Amino acid sequence: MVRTRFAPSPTGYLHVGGLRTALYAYLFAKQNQGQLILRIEDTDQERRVEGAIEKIIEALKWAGLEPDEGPHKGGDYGPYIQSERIELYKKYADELLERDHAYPCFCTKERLDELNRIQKMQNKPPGYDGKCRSLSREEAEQRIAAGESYVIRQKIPENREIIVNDIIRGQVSFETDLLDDQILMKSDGFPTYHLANIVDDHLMEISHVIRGEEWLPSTPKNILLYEFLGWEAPKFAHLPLLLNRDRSKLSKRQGDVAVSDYRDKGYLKDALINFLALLGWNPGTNQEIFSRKELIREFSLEKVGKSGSVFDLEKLDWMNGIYIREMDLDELYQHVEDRIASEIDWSEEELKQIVGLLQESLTKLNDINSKGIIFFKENLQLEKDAEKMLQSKETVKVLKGFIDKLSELDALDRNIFVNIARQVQKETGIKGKQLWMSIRVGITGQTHGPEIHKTAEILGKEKCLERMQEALANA
RNA sequence: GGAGCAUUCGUCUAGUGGUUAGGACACCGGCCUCUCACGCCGGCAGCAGGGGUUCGACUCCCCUAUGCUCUACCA
Repeated sequence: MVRTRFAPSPTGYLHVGGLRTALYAYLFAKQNQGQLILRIEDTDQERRVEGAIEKIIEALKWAGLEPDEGPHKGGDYGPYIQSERIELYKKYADELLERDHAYPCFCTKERLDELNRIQKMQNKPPGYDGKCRSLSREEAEQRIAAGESYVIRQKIPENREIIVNDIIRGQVSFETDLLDDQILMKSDGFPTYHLANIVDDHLMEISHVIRGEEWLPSTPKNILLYEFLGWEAPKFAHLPLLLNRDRSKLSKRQGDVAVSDYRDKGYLKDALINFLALLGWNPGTNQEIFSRKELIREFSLEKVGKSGSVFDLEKLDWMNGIYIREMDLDELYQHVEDRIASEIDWSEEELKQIVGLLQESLTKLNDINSKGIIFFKENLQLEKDAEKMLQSKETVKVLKGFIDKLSELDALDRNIFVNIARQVQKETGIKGKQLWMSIRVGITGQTHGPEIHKTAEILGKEKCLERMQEALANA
């Protein structure tokens, strides 16, 4: 049974890099009829942020990556929040202590800082010097009984080579002599990531650990822990990182990183997912657009690349536009409805027509307002080029003719509109661009926009007349 | 400082000894067209450098360079 997990720490919002990790874990699990588990790694009480868990769950839900088990929906392997599993970690820390694969360490923060400072100064590799490693059990117990503050450290064996068999990277080997005696239990009684992660992955029967590349260097310590506890280690897959434009690790400083930022800006979840899926993975074909189903079917960890990928907004924009254009009108309208800020009261029917007209030009859902300004603003600002056009007497002639004809009619639709234009053409002899542009500018104040006969139809007779008259007044 | 990982067009990538190095975004040009957008067609642009191995290297090996990650009582 394939069981993957997404294990964020609740320090704020869900990061797009985290979403990609969750996506890969999800795709891999679903493809193998397995489960995705959400586990909250909140063993650092100081970094805990109120409401972060809810935000993460909500973001995953929005993206359609619903975990099969997690703090919000339970499961047979709970609890799914590490701070609720403290006794478990304690139990296994004691076991490690018992087997002499861990030891209590009484070194103070001050001593450690000083040690580190000296090591840095001498240009030596920083790390714990093993002072408490050889303490006798008796002495340790005495000091503990005396109430001295201590941590529990992993006793890394000397002179061993640990081989990490990574699905994406192949065999990676590490010398244990270069590994630090990692802290397993902190003095506050909470475990560190190193212990909690191993205990939980084992107890939750995780088969594949899919996580970011930053964890690769700590994997040998993980493997040792599995060995010392007598457990079988899961399979590992370390994903390449997501990068800023300058190729540094994707960060807040250089743009949006929260999933909710992208949602708020009007990116569609399917587009974001599609884009993220392709950032680091590629099935080897030329296909760019993938449905969720196809993603589940085609995804494979073996085809995930090894090098970091720049998060390229331009391509996301393009892809989002594709998804917007592929949507049917009712669905698009639902997505866009709440984002419309109109000064003019349109009926739902009319708004739908407007959205339909604008659909092909949208990149993000939010673009609806800038693209639809001619429908939503009461007083239109004249564009520079438009102003220039209004100076010409041909434009004035066209508008006057058009107004005359239009005011005699009861209503306007696109066919009538075209007919009027043709009549004006006959009477004035003005045609082509000169004719149509004059009308466009008269109605919208802009030299570009959606097809003018459709625009005019939605705007209706009165608005068109009003605007043309106003334009003439400004001419 | 050390360890690990990485390195194909500006960006995302295909490519596993013999290819005119393929696709996509962006960019440029054309078509469509009242304009914009969409769409279609075309173009520009890349194997980090140096040594090997080989009849032949983007592909295999070594070195260098560069970038990134880790090196916390953070995950």
